[in-house]
Amino acid sequence: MDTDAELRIDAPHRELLDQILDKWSLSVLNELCERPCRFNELRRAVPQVTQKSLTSTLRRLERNGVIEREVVSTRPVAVRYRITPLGKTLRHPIDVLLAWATQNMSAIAAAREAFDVREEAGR
Amino acid sequence: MDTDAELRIDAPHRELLDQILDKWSLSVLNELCERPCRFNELRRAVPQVTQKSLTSTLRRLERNGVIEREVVSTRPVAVRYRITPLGKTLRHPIDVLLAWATQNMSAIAAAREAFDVREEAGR
DNA sequence: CGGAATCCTATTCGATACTG
DNA sequence: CAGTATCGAATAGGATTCCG
Repeated sequence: MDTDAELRIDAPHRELLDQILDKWSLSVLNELCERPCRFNELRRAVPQVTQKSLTSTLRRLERNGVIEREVVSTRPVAVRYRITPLGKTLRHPIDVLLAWATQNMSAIAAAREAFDVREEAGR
Repeated sequence: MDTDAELRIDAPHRELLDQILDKWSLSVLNELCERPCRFNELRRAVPQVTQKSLTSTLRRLERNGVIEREVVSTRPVAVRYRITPLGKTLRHPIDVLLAWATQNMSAIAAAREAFDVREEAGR
C-alpha cells in the first residue's frame, strides 16, 4: 500500500509553481485572461507593480509559455502581450484560488487577529 | 455567468495569497493534509527546507489560521502541527494547482527551451 | 525535540536616469 | 511607448551555535 506517496511536491513542481504563482504573476495573468494588453495598460491595471518588476514578470511568464509578446513596429513601438493557449489553461486554477481567497478572507482576518492577541498576551 | 465580472486582484487578495502560496507553504500544507506532523517529521518530508524557513512558514500558516500548533509537555517537548478546518478548504485549490503543474510540466519545459534558443539567437 | 539568536551572504526591490 | 542600466536599501536565505 502506498502510505503517503500520493501527491508529494518535488523540486520541479515547486520551481514551476514558483515561477507562475509569484507576487505579480497572478494579477498579470488574470488581466491578460480578460484581454490582450500593452505594457502601460498592465501598469495601470496593476498599479502597485513597478516597471522593473513588471518587466521581469512578463519575461518569466513569456519564457514559461503562458503569455506571448508581440512587437508592433509603429512609431513609437507598441508591444502587445496576450495569453497563450497554454496560459488559458491557468484560468481555472486561478479562479479556484481567487474564489478561495474571496470566500475565506474574513475568516483569515479573524484568525490573524486572534493570533496577534495571543502573541501579545505572551502565549 | 460572470460576463466581464472583473475578478480584479486587489492588495488584500494578493497579500493573502502571498502568505499561503509562498515557497514552502504548499509542500507543508500538502503534507499536513495527509496527517498531523511533528516539526522534524516535516523537515524530513520537505528535505530542502531549512529549520529557519520551516519555522517561519509554520508561524505564518498558523497566524493565518490554516494550521494549528499543539505543544505536548513531555520531556523533551513534542510539538504537533495539524491542519485546521479552514486549512482543509485549501485541499481543493492545492490539488487543482498540482494537477495543472503535473499536466503541463512538459509543455512548459518545451516553452522554456524554445524561449532560451530564441534568446541566444538574439531574438 | 523544537526551536531562538546570531551572523552573513545573496537575491530582490524601489528609485532614478537614460534610450530607440 | 517600452523598455535597459545602475545603485543602494531592504529582505530573504543559509550556516552555525545554543537553550529549555
